Amino acid sequence: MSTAPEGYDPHAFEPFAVTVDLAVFTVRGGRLHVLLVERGEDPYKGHWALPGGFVLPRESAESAARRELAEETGLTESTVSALHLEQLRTYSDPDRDPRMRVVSVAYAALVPDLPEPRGGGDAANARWWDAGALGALAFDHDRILADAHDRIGAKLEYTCLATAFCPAEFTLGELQQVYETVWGVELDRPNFRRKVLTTPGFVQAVEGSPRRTGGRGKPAALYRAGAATALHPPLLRPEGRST
Amino acid sequence: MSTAPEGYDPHAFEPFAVTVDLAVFTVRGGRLHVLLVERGEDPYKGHWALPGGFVLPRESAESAARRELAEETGLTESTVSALHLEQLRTYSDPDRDPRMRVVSVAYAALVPDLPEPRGGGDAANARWWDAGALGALAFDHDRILADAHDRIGAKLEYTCLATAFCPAEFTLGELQQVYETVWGVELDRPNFRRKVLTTPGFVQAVEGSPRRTGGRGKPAALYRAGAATALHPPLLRPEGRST
DNA sequence: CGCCTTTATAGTCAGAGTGACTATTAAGGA
DNA sequence: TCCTTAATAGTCACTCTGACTATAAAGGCG
Repeated sequence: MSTAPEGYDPHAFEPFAVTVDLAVFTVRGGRLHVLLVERGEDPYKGHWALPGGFVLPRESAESAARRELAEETGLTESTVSALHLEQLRTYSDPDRDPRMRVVSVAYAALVPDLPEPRGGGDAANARWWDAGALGALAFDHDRILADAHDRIGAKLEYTCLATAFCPAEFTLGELQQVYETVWGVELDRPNFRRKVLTTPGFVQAVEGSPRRTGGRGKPAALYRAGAATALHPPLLRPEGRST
Repeated sequence: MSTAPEGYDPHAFEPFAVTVDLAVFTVRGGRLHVLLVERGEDPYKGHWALPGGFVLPRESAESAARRELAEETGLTESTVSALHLEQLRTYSDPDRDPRMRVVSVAYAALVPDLPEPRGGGDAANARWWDAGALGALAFDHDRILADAHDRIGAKLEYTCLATAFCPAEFTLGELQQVYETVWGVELDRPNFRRKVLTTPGFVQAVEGSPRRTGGRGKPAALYRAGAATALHPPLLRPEGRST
């Protein structure tokens, strides 16, 4: 933090625009999905892109991210303000946007399976895409999305974040599927149970021990997210490295 | 990424300034030290602050961080370009700088024990401070510094980053002191050795098995940083949580 | 020159945690 | 009613770790 160029006159130097980009993930049908919007204007008209937008003069980047998320998903403000939003990193290559100098703060959001977005805001169209079968995205959004996937995969190892993908009440099988989907591996079911249940505060049984019936096999017990946020020791994914 | 306000005219809206702030850490004398500069102008004139500065119109934030680091430390460009620089996160509170809207991308750098900085650039003064005994810093730099300390402490657990604090050749005792200093705990020496030596690629013995003599006890074998970057399984700090 | 202190290095042992299993229970569907 | 599916219970060996003890090799100091 040193002296501003040109003695503080905010209009005397080439301005930067600051945006947020959101990698919104959900798990549906055993596949990782990501929310994308179709661009209605050049550049990259017709391409799909991460939702996002400009940070307004009087808001923080995180506020901007929550505002954009509410606009794109149609979720209520109160729902969005409770969601887990994680700042990923900031992308600042001078040529990442052909129009002007744009620095973008990327966030990752984890949401339970949601209805189709109504495509509000200025996006021409918005929908969930299978994160494993995507074409090229606009701008550097491929890179941002890959970084986001890496980050949440790593965070599942040492935090209780996986419950953010689940509805308020969930079975251990559903929680396990979150791990398997994000990591792209299969886990041993009894071992996964043992780990989750012996980690204090990871999950808590729903009072009255209700069970989810209607599925195919034996009804599963229901759990809620616990109070813990960190996993000690971590739940390491098999075979060393990331996807 | 949506339409720019006011139809792309870069001067038609309130501009953002984009800066970088650097938390440069080193270990000297068993204490964690951080590089600070004294501000020569208001606001916060006379206060100490993290080194940093404006991102220039044609450079990325990381380039700006390396440029500022070279200016503040007097290190050569080639040394700085080889250093480990890690993007921490971006601070975007609208009121974090009273002069104007400034969004700052924070980086953490880990360097071996260096000579006193020459205080180049526009900083009035620059020196190393014991990170455990600091007064209030300028702007939100207390917060950035605390976040940086947390991050590197966590990264020591699951990466081989600790070697970045060491000179090219180091003893296992010196490496252990890095962990103890950053985490603020004491580690069992034989257990630490075992962990480091059985992790493939963490360190490699210097050829010829030289030993560092001149110290007080038995001369220690010298090692270099190995090729590995990740630690599997991690080297978890004792007693769960962070400093 | 012999001790004492200091630091490096070697090794031991018990317990926690995990991976790879097998077995049993309880639902739905043909 | 049997078959399939999924949940749950439990076992066993192996790895890794924390807490130790023991030995080796330097410097300092009487």
